[in-house]
Amino acid sequence: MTTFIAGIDFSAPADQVARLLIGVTVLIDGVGGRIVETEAYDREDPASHSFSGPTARNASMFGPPGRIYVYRSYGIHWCMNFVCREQGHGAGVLIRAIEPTQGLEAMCARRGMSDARLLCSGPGRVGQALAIDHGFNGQALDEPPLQLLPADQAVEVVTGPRIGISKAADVPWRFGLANSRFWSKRF
DNA sequence: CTTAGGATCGCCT
DNA sequence: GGCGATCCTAAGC
Repeated sequence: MTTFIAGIDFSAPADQVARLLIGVTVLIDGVGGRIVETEAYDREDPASHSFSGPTARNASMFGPPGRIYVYRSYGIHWCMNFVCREQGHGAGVLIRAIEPTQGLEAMCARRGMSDARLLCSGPGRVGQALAIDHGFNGQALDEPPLQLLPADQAVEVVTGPRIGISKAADVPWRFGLANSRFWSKRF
């Protein structure tokens, strides 16, 4: 069983998908840009929301691949994952940063600022700029208002340990577009 | 440049 | 009751 969207097989392991997503453009209602930073989370991963099994919150992580898992971070921010592996596995890729390319005006308005560099450079910022909320939980990546566009050229990818977690902090499952200035933090 | 604290809420122990 | 897959602002060096 495979699930291809924008040339990526979302039934592959999370770290592979996280790497392949670098350079891919994600748009919601035509607003968004190029993914420049991701992190992989898998079932056998103490840092993952899916580690302790299915709950009401993480249900879509255990749903079919190629959809979105949206969660509330610190009771304030909305963050977006792309679900991967097979149905029931509980793996996903956190979209940590985007290079804004489309709908700059809308994103600036939603973020209340105009510095392109800070518009989508962090998972909570991405959520705010793309107007993501709980309503997008379970939304398919290949259905409106979402759009995924393949990277238009080969990209160089850098890796490092994931950010903001205390468990399994040494696993190098953070991926970034080499030399991007839109990372949430340097590699 | 680094560090600290507050905002704010659903989940888990 | 505690603690996050965070962000912003302010203060210290």
